[in-house]
Amino acid sequence: MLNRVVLVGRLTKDPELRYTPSGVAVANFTLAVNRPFSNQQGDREADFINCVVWRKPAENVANFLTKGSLAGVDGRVQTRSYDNNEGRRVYVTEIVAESVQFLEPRNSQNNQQNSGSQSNNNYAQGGYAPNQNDNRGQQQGGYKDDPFANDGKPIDISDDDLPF
Amino acid sequence: MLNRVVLVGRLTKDPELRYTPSGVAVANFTLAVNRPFSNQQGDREADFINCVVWRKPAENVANFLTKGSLAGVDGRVQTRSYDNNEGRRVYVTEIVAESVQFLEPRNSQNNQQNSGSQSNNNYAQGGYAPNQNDNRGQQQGGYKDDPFANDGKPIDISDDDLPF
Amino acid sequence: MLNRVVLVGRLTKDPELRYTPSGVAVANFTLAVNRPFSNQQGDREADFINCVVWRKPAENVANFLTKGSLAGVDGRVQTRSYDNNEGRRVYVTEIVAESVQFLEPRNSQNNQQNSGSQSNNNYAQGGYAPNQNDNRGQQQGGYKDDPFANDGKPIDISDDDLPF
Amino acid sequence: MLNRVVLVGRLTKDPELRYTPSGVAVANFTLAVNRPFSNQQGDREADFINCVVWRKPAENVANFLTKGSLAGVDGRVQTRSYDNNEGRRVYVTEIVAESVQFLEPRNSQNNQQNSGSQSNNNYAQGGYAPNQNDNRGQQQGGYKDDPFANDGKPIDISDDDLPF
DNA sequence: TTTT
DNA sequence: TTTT
Repeated sequence: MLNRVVLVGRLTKDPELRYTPSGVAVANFTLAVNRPFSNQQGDREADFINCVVWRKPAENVANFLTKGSLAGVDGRVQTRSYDNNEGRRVYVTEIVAESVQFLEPRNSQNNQQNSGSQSNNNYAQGGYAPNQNDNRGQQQGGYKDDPFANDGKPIDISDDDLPF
Repeated sequence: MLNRVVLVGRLTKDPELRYTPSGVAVANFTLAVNRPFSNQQGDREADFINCVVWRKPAENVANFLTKGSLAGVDGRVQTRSYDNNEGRRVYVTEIVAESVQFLEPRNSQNNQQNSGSQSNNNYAQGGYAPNQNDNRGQQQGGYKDDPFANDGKPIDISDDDLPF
Repeated sequence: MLNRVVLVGRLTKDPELRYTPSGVAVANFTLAVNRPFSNQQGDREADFINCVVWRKPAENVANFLTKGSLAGVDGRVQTRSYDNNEGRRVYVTEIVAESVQFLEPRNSQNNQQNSGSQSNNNYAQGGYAPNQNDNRGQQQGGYKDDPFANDGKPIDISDDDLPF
Repeated sequence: MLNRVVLVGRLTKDPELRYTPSGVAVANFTLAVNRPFSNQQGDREADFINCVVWRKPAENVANFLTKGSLAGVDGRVQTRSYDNNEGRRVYVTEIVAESVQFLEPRNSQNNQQNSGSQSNNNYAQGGYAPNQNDNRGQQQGGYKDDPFANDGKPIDISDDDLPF
């Protein structure tokens, strides 16, 4: 059924790249998306939207985006649940990005290191490339909780979370 | 910043209509949106996506949609947080529907009662009508938790949650 | 770059299915999408939006949709140009549907013939299935004009129009 | 009915700002949106998508965007037709932008002149502001053709084209 | 806690 | 050239 999300915002932190036991890359990041209207106190707020991206685009995200980078996401809303360490069921809504667009010019602020530049275009595209062969990274661990609460520690992401 | 969501799915329950202390209508509902792919067990799963709608469209949703109704939503992803009754901060991601389209023909299943039909069109549109005058309903109470965990009991929705 | 369109509307005519010389299916159809607002005469207008869909979903569209069917489209805006028979360049903007959702219950009006019903679901989904083997149909001809102006006559659609 | 488009691309030319006889601002511009895939010759193509924006955002677009600016558009697909000067009916599909996001940092290339900077944010948002009072500009003329073929010459845009 |  |  129709399920489509498009976002443009800035990463609140560096993305986190992991690999499932079978070697599939996953990156998590949060986009801060400013609201187009002010609240009753006259302030502009933002939404902090958790995103996940799989496979090759996950590695591109990890390589090209850092805290503060401007990025566009085209994807789907997904929901899942897990039992936290108090045995309580937790419900999660997040955006599965099918493609990620890098909107930060390559030569800007903290992106200096990427200025190698193979293209005549300062922006890069993290599209979805279906056929790849990508099982170098490996990672496991006793993880049984929300990835978003688990920065950097070893985890065990099930391949069941794969969105295709 | 760009933040756009479009969904088509079925209501998992009847929508819940409430009013803020100042009389603004809010309806909550969950859409079950079937995924276009099967999981590793070969089953088709669904995402259960929480939606909120304000003002006149909220009342239309409450009047025209029931459990199982097919509906389309055009809106934005929003995030908020609140402290639950154990003093723990809970983060919520939900879709604020700017317009809701009723995709269930009026004369179908349990919608029989609506077949009065003022229009020559069996489908109705719950668009956003900016200028209205809508402060009949009133509701208050000691609510300090997630609306989605609080079906039917008296609540106190802050006008701060208004998305405009 | 981000380019996303989501539509729900009704087919203005039966879809037209054709095949490229190399046997790839293409279907064209126009969606009438009612506007959510009235014009200055107080009338509700519609937009008549040309859509193209390729491969397996093209055949599904041809099999399941007819004039008047309610359908959802998730796709991209594409532009192309061609020289018409007066040697004038014509610019075309159309929606390339990546997936088409059938929103008409199978047992409705003129869809009776489809009520064989393999699934317990009255709605079908015309998703994009990347790996297929589809080169029965064949078609050729002296076509050098807009497909939309060429209903049913033999044509020669170039594989160059393939959106991937 | 659902009709939603989101685009990110670059202006192919400076936007054209005009006013209807009753003083409503309209801006036209074309976005070049790069395709995420290559054609059979291995080249990356772009779609050139005509956009229209009304009222205050039209003036913002005219003030802040120039040829080459990166911009995001959230809007709807609209179709219309007119009779050209050979008495032939021409069909037009274009995007009516409800909001335009400026993705070009204010201090970049040819945007130097805008670096006055009232905000602590280098990006500006051309959202839709419903209540305004905007009838300084005035313009009329014997226009009876496609606005996109009529750069800079006096025109007469009918208020009938207003999308609300 | 989930819809057809 | 338009659908319910």
